[in-house]
Amino acid sequence: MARTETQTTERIIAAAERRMRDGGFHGYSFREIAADVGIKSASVHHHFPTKEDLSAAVAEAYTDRFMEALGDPEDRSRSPKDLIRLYAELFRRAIIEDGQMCLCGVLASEVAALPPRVGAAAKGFFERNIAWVEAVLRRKSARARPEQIKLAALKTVALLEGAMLVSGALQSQEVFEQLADSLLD
Amino acid sequence: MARTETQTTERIIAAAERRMRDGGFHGYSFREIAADVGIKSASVHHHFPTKEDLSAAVAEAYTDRFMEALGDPEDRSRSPKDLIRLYAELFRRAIIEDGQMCLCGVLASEVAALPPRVGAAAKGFFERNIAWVEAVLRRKSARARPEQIKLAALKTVALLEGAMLVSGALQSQEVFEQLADSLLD
DNA sequence: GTCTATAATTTGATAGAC
DNA sequence: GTCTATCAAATTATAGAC
Repeated sequence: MARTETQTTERIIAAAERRMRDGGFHGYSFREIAADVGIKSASVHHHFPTKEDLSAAVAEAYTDRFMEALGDPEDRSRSPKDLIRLYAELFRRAIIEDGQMCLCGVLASEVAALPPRVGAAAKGFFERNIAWVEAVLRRKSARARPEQIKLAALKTVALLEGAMLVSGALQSQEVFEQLADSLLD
Repeated sequence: MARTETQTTERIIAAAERRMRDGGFHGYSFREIAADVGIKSASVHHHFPTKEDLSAAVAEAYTDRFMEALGDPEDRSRSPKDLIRLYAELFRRAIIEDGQMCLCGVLASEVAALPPRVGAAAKGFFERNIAWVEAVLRRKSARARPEQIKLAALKTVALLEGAMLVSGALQSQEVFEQLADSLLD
């Protein structure tokens, strides 16, 4: 049975995500992705005409998968504290299990040099992340002022992204673990 | 009077820093730097034989300048709180006045795809930053356990780096200001 | 110290056969 | 949908004249 178009498209996206999480938008090439998947670069262009197309698709798929793993912030069967724990756990898996940065963190750091749709996709990741954490924290502190909830959500996201950055630079997974744990107090 | 070697070297470093803070190591080229400085790329190679040489020199100069601006964490004429304020202020200037990311934050995000000496330079930035903040916090809470001081220093650095990342992605300087202010409470 | 010229490779992207 | 072949441009880097 021949591989369907969709499967190849997904394999391309998976390979590009891996490369981008290491080197960012400017750190990968169509030829590398083609070699990873086992096809030629012209075939990659058939699925994604330009690098902007592919990179934006990767960032959107990454975001969708991330948000799907988070689930509904209003889910009554889970406490706010458990949901924040889950949120930190997703970042932990990315850096500890995959040994890679958050894709959209990498893209955010080079946002000034990105094609418009790739920058917009990275922006979307953070907007959706912040909105999700806000919804969780609103449940936890129903009476807090909206600006305070918003700030607490920003802090949560910023601390985890910063934790990935610092622990990556120091090559210390323990640094990430300690920072992530400090979030749950 | 002809331009001395040193001046050209510094102009190259300054131009490379600007480019790298936008696009990272893989986001700039010798020809762009040459054009910025007003010379040819072969002349850039005369000052810095390889891209790894130039990029590592940029990261080291950036770190030295940053640490010099921080000054002595044991300076008795400044309170710990003022010093933390100064620390946050340096990041604020980078993103608000320069409109750019922290160079070593950008490099940290692509550390898996960097030449060894560039990755080591980025690592050095964070080691020196953390040690400086630790020294300040030790003064502030002389009786706290060393591990707690260390964790608080890590949080300070990670939050500011993360704040730059998130505010860059969202294209909102206000997001950075709010996160930086929250550090001073 | 800067230049011209160029090597050797890689890049994003396209045309057209199968 | 994948391939071969190719283009035009860009890349890092070097040799050698001035």
